[in-house]
Amino acid sequence: MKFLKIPEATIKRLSVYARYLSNLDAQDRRVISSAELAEECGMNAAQIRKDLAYFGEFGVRGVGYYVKDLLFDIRKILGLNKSWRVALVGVGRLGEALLSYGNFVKQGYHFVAAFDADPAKVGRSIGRDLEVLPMADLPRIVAEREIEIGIITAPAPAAQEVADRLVTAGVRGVLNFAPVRIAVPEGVIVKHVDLTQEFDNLAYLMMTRQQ
Amino acid sequence: MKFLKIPEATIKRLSVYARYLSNLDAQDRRVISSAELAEECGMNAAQIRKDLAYFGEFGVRGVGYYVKDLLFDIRKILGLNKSWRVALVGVGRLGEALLSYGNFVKQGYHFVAAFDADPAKVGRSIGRDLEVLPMADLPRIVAEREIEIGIITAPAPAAQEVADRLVTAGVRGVLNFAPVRIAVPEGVIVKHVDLTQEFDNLAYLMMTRQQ
DNA sequence: TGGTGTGAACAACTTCACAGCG
DNA sequence: CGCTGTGAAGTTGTTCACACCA
Repeated sequence: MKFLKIPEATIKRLSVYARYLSNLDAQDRRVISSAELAEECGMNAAQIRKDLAYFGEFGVRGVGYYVKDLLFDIRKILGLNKSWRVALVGVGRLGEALLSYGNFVKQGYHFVAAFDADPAKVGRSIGRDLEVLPMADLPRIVAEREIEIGIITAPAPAAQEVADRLVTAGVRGVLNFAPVRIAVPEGVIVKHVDLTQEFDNLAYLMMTRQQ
Repeated sequence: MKFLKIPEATIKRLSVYARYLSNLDAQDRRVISSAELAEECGMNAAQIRKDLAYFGEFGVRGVGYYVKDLLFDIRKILGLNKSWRVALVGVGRLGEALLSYGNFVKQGYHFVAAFDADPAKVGRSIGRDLEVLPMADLPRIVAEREIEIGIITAPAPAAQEVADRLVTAGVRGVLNFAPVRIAVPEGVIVKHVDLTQEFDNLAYLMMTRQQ
């Protein structure tokens, strides 16, 4: 394989392959062909092979891919072979839902702190070992607990300020659930998650492709 | 404008434009140019003009777009000028978070029923006017309340069965938050929302573009 | 033999550049 | 004059088709 820029779409798909491989592994499946994996996750076999080829040669000609090995390799590519330390800001319902979503931990994302600006929420405990902390503690805690990723589930008007505080405290990646674009300095990565966009998409398809 | 297939990416962006226009409208902004809107939502001006051109001529040459009118037109294109009737299945934390997320209602998505298989949850009330109903009531309620969209926030192993029941009951669109691919008959639209995918993407970018 | 890895063809989407109009 | 609408150019991503190898 050569050293190429990887399409973002490829990365998204690797994430999908990883989930299906993980299911297959749980069912003790040893080997799978690109055709079968494609079937499984509703994609094109050539696409899977090409996606993987960006990173190396993982398959065996005439055989397919060893499930365990491929899963390991993909997880390594995606950076899931390490544990990521995450803080969440804004313990509303969405915040709580994310904090207690088991799949994140399985993938190596560990929530090690939760903050809220509302004094009424501060001190509440979440799950086994999290307690809602005041915003004032954010800089110290982010440093102490070596937090790398910040999740913003605060209300939209507060999102930019929260982002600023997270970045100042040393966070290098931000996942923003608030419905506003936030600006961050060079070198920090922001991803925007927009739940209403998914609805809008569905509604549009239902309007047009139907009835 | 001609009658062309609309790129899915265009639809996603319209959704974004709608949000920013709505903010601009709230600030009493009357007119905006494609260049300025592009700046606002971090996109290319030509892209915005082209996206809009798929559906008609909404701008005024030498002037720009009237915010209110454009917002109205985009909402109409996306099917947001009607009210969508939605049922949610699986009242876990994520389910509750979605049920109480105010932005959905603003966009015209109305949760008119919530179901759960767990008898302990049945009967609990959610917000002002929702009560968790047993799965057995699903067919009747979906019909009675003319529900068009189903949200699946049930655990992964139950997702396919929930989808089947929703579709049988008459739902034409499904938004699936469970981390499994679900199959539905021709004519029903499914969208898959995958939260760990967003994390994986962020992690990958942090791994590669940094440090 | 059967399934990978990959160049080459194709398709989709984005950006440019500018004519045309208010 | 300024900004839209849009063909044409450019870029990116997907699929095909087959050489090649376990």
